[in-house]
Amino acid sequence: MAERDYNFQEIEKKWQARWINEGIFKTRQDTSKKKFYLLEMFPYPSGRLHMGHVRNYTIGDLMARFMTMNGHNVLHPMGWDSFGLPAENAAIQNNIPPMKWTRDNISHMKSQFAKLGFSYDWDKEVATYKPEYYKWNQWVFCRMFEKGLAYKKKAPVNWCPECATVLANEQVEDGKCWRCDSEVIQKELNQWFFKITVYAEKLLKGHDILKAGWPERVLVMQKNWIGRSTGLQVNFKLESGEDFPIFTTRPDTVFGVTYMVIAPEHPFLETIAQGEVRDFIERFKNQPILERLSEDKEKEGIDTGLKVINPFNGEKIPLFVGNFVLMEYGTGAIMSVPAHDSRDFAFAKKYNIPIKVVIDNPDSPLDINTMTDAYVDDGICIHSGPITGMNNREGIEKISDYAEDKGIGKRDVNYRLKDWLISRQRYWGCPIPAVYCEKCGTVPVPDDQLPVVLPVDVDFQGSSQSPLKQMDSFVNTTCPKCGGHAVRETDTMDTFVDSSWYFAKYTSPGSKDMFDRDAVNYWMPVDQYIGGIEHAVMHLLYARFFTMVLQDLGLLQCSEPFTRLLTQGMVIKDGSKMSKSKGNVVDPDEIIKSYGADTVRLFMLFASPPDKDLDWSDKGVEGCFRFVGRVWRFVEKFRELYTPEGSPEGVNLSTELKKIRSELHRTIKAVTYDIRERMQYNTAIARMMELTNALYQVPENEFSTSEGKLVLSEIFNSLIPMLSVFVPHVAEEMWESIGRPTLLYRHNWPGFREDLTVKEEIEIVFQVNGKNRSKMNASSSITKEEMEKAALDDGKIKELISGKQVVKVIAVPGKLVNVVIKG
RNA sequence: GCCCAAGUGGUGGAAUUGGUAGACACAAGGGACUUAAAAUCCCUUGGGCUUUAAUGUCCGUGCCGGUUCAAGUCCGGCCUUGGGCACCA
Repeated sequence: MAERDYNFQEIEKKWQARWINEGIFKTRQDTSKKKFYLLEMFPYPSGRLHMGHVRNYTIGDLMARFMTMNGHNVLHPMGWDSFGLPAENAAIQNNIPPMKWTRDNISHMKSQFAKLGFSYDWDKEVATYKPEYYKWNQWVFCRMFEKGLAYKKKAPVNWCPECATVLANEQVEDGKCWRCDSEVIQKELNQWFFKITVYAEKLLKGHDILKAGWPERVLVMQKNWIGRSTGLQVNFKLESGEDFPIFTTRPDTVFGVTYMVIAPEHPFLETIAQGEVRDFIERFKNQPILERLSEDKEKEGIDTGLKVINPFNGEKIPLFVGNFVLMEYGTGAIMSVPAHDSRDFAFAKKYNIPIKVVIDNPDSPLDINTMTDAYVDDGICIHSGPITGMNNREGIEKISDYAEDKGIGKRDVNYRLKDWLISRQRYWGCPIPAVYCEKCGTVPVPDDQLPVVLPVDVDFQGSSQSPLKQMDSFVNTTCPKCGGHAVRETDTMDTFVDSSWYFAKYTSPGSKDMFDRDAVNYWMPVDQYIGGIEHAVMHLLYARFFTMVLQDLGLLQCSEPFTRLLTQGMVIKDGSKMSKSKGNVVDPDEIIKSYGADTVRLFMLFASPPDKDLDWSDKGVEGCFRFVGRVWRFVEKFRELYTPEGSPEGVNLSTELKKIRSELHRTIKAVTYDIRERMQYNTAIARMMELTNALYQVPENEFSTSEGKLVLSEIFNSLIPMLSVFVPHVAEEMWESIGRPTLLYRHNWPGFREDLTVKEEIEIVFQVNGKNRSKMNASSSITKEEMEKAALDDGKIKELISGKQVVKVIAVPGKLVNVVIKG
């Protein structure tokens, strides 16, 4: 038999076709196996797959194949997050209908997926732009409306006066419109919200479930995003007698309040503010929030002339309007204690407001005249009525008790988390199913009239506004309640709504209902979710919220959608993220053409651990290609010696064969551990490279002996199945070439014998005061005592410690001995 | 600015629980094979110092300091880079 060259193009085509023909990726209902739902974040169909996608889906495919080989019943679906801004931009710029643009992109990207050999069950495909999908966005919206979880309120948007249109943050560059370059302003619109704040506590509580399977850092980010803080609501009063409540986390400083600040958009100001104050408010109401909060912008404020009364001491203090106070947080107003808050301190200095120390530094008393910044540490309360003399930590509790007692305040919890604004003044999205009737007000569209279908015959050329607004046939309708004339909501939903429940739809995409009960209960929750770290907060938080809502609606049994999460790093080239503008994009298609999908996949897994950024290198790809070839040639050379049932179990082996067999079992152990426990695929590949290098070191004639053939067979029976999760096509080809008739995809993952993984001889290092000075080879069964004795008997060590006092000897079993000396 | 990460040879990275820093790979250099080239196979490779050379010696994981017999790993303080910051998805 002649040795064949590694022809990856032929091999990959052949096996991709066979996998499809035999339908091996089709999910089967099999209750005899444990289910495993593996999900990768679905892509936005931007047109072409980029390396970030390839990386994400390669990691997913490895896990899907690994879990399948380990006897699990795996659900591994793929779909399209297909509503969004880019489709609309394409329509405006190139006059392509968003629907056509989206469909074309999906079909092209699907062909790219096919070339990579991913194990998706395409029967489970989901696309969010389809009415049969987004109908259920609308249906859930109606349920949430009924429960008061969907509501309308005023909220600012970025507005370009020139284009007369709402801009996404992305479309605002340096405060200017990206198309016409005119100044962007803020404008208040009446918009829809989901009341995610109701679930703040539950979202935090869920961390108890998630901490076993989610990266710590993601949970920390979510926790900080929700931003729970406990404190006191204090009932300040205006001079006029009106209530003026504020929330503070530092009630221990309430006697040091010297002014109050209110948000510019506070409704209270609308009636009273005039003149200069009015101008100030108008100026900052139009300032984009990001800019207003940015620390490099100076904090600005203006005295309203009004006075507020501190209920604790009756002091009258001035009320300012400040651009740094947010209407969304707390009550839209704050108390300011310049002596103990840096921002307040700077503000007080700027506007010449008095500063009053109420917490003293126990080590060195504070002096207002010499203070250059606020004192924010703990200390002793002074000039603070009932808590004077107390430690301020204790003071927080005592003053809260006091306030509740006197009825001038009550303990409260505040969250940084804001309700989810879902209204988008755009076309290519899921229509919000509401109508407005002059008589009946806001009316949700009844279930039997869902879905409210997004019209597709639209004109983008006329105006920059959402085309929906100009479509009389869409806008004009009848009121479901009274039958009179009504107009439809023309806003569409944030695309994050679409991606908040797609994982449940995958379980039964053909269902006429939202999803099939049995299927969703069998598969949910997702056992392993994989996607970019950039989604650590928003997408993952919204999906968790939505799952909780669905659970409360009785539609899902789980409260958390994703049991385990892997956040993969980005693909970098030349120090920055691959992007068109940087001109450092590597096209997956080209690399597949030159090296094959197997090599691309291998490199994606080898170049760095999955959760770290990956540095693209053309040379590195070549190295992976070389490794595949190296295994290929080894198998080609020896495949005739292979016997399918060959096993060296119980056979007397030469030293050389014993050594390589031990190496094999160590490799299987390490690769299995790296994949299953550590999710660190780069080291798993390195292990297999080491084994391959070792195979090349074995004298050829060793394998032609009868025992050698058995060892070789065991090697092939383990190495090729292991490789199949990394380089599935070439692994199948090698498997076939040694005469195995069945597909590797359904083969078992190889096992190993623990006793064979133990090295007979190990190296023990001898240190003196922590520095390596000598070493020896020893049997792996050497005891601690023997190690210590050997170290002290070692010539080199003896020399170094002679005349010195040995303080102690520390032995780490199997590793080293450290002799600590003095003098 | 706020929240979260990361920083190790010429390069990507390894070091699983505080225990031999640099596995594996790339690049570079050398050798074998070849008429030649490619491919392949084999060897060397963190830096400095010093005696023909060694089982020698010192330095070395962003910077400064600390804990420890022992620190890439733990603690405190910085610096730089990246992700997110609510309408990109």
